[in-house]
Amino acid sequence: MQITRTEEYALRGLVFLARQPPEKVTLVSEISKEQKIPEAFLAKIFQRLSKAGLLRSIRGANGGFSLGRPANRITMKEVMEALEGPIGLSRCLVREGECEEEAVCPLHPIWEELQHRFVEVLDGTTVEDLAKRMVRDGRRGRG
Amino acid sequence: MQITRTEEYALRGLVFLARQPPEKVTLVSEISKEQKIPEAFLAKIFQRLSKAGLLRSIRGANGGFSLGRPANRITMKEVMEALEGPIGLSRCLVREGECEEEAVCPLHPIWEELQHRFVEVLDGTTVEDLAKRMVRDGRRGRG
DNA sequence: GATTAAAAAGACCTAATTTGTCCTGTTTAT
DNA sequence: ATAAACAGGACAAATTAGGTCTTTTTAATC
Ligand code: SF4
Ligand code: SF4
Repeated sequence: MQITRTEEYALRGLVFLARQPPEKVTLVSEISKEQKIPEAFLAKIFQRLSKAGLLRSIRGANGGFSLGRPANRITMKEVMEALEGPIGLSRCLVREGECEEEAVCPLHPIWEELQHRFVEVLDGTTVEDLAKRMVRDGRRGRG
Repeated sequence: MQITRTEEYALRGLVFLARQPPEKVTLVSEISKEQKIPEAFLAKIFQRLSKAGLLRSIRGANGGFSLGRPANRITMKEVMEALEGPIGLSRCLVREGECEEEAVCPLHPIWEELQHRFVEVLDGTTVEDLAKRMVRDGRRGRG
């Protein structure tokens, strides 16, 4: 019942990119250093994000990563789903019919309600929102 | 990022008890059979719940469990915290100062917001609410 | 064309957590 | 005494999270 490192690292990496000049190509190694994230691990996370189109990778010399689309069109929900698959607060919410007792279970509607509230926030918050929040608060941090 | 079996089993067990005549003493074995929950596992869970006062256990022959207090005064939040400790959507929300970058992190306020919404529901939903929901919907299920 | 920097892909490993099982002890009604 | 029932500790299996390493592919540049 906790946000994973994978998710946190991914979001921090994306926010970092959102704060760079647009279209600038940035090295994984740079992000990992600034954000104190294990480089190989971040690289693997970025692979998944670029398969999902959230990042664009540029291979070869002078390569690196940039955002796959404007930061205001990447939601937290997309990021999480790209990494962990469809959000499901309980197994019965991942796919219909996963649990036979679903129609009879008093918990099911509660999980639905909770998940709905959850997704509402994730879907309404973009990487740009996160980046701006740092700026607005006068925060610089390491990215 | 998912409700655990432990939590689900606990809640289903409590709802089962809430639907019994008040003060009736019920065997773990009965609940486990009706609810299809591994008996030894449920017994363990019930131990923790009774240490937290959410259940009352009666030992010896003719023993068993009943609710530790009226079902309308047991919230989902209490159940979860009895089992998994303080709710913390991310490590920085479990205890202040867990992460050094907290003051600088754009994710932190989002997790706070999410967790707030989350806890709002958990805190506002009692075991009685869950049990009633089954009744209202004409659901019998196995509990 | 050879060299080299850089990312992709994915195999692999380790540690932690979750989900159980089992066995022994303790309490208590009969 | 004895059988029923919870208490608790130890342990085992399965799953997931977190992280490393190696090999392959690509692209720029000399
Ligand atoms: S028992 Fe209820 S909460 Fe658990 S998986 Fe089935 S429907 Fe979902
Ligand atoms: S980096 Fe941000 S989200 Fe992660 S633990 Fe620290 S404060 Fe919380």
